[in-house]
Amino acid sequence: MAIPRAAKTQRRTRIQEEKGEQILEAALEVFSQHGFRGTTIDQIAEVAGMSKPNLLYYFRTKEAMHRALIDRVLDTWLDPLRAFDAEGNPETEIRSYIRRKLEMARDFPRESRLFANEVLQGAPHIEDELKGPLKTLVDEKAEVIRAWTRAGKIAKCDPYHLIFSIWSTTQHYADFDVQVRAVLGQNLSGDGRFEDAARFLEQLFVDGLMPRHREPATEGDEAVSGR
Amino acid sequence: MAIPRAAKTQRRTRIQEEKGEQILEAALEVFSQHGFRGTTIDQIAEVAGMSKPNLLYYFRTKEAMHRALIDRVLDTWLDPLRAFDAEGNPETEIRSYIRRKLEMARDFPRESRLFANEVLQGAPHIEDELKGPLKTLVDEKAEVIRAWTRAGKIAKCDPYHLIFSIWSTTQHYADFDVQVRAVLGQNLSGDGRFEDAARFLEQLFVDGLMPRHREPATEGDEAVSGR
DNA sequence: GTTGTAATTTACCAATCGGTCAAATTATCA
DNA sequence: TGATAATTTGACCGATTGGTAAATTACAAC
Repeated sequence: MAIPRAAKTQRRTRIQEEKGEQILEAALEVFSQHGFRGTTIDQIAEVAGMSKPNLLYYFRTKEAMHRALIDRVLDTWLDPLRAFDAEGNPETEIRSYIRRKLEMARDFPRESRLFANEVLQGAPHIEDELKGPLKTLVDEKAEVIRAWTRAGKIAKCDPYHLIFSIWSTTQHYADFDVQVRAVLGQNLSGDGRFEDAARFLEQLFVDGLMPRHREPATEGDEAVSGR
Repeated sequence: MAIPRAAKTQRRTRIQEEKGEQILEAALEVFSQHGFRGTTIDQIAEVAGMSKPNLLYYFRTKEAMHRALIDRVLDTWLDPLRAFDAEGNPETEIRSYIRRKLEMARDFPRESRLFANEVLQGAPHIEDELKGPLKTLVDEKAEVIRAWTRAGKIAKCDPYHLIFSIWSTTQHYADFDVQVRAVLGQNLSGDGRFEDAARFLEQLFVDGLMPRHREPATEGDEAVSGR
């Protein structure tokens, strides 16, 4: 990944491997917090514990660091969607997709914010990835969902908006972490918070919010939706 | 709002009113696109069609412009939530809250991105507003929702996560506009797109995605959720 | 060891940043 | 009309920015 400009050999040394890693880790920290334009190489250098020219020995430009980060992260970021299985039970698939996305929001909030920053500011560096691999994957999974509705396995609904809504509800906990903490006092890492959020979202996507009306008898208290 | 530092009188002239307006409009355009740190005063000046020192005649610092923008926008931004009526019919209230938020995402995407940028980067300038007025309002409306669940009018669910999910799903169309356009080819302003999104979200929040099972007979095709 | 390359740092550069200042221009109103 | 205050601008400042040049140090192979 990191190819020092002064390197005369093509082989990558152990140090190149390690330092490249170290830099990207620091870059993720800073880029995800301040966005591309708000990040300075000096900030990354300080977090990485090396000098600015040393960073630029491994990555020629600030943009190269950003690029390398995006490339590395985008793939794993789309993994949960790839795991969406056409053969599986729709309800189970949706539930576990929600959980997987929520786990990523909890465990990799910086990666989520890196993308959020980028997309929010018009995706000047990743437009191709959005229109290419991402769109392709979404189209593919949208077709899976459409097949489910055709088979009557889930309610008739727009598959694209469904995917958008799962993305937005789950990533919200990473991207708007400050707001969540301001309102809730804690984020997804807080005690029991993850389960709270997961249960709510599963219920929302499976049953919606209106009390189920299996029987005409709608007796006062027992309004919990049966699952 | 804009109080020129050289002003000897306290009265605000017509010019001050107009230019202040003009500057904030330009500032919204640029801040919402690049975030606070990514925005330069020169950029705002160019969009506003005046010189940099002239901007600084009306707003002493870049931060003052940002501050004025936030203050002006935050209030109207929370209006839809304020309209949430405890006396109303829960289903109707939720449906119209979703629609109102979706309309704002369509009609005021820059305002949405202004906040998104700010919150995403740790809300360094609006932390007080989040922990103060915003939290207060959310707590109040959460109590309304809780009352509804107690009365069995809606399913038992966490009111805070419900509010988060409405925020995230609707604002997604403004904040991640580039991504939406990359996947869908159009955004909410596109022909019929608003209705598509609105209908999907209403269905999601009211009925969820599983086909309704009023009768034990789950006959193949007719899986559209009732109502 | 010696030698050649990889890795690191110090010092630096041109461009841009937020912001100031004094002077020039324009609006206001007695 | 003239005087006074409000508005606007060009020139400029110190600090910070992304990035470079060159010299120095660490290291691996012989």
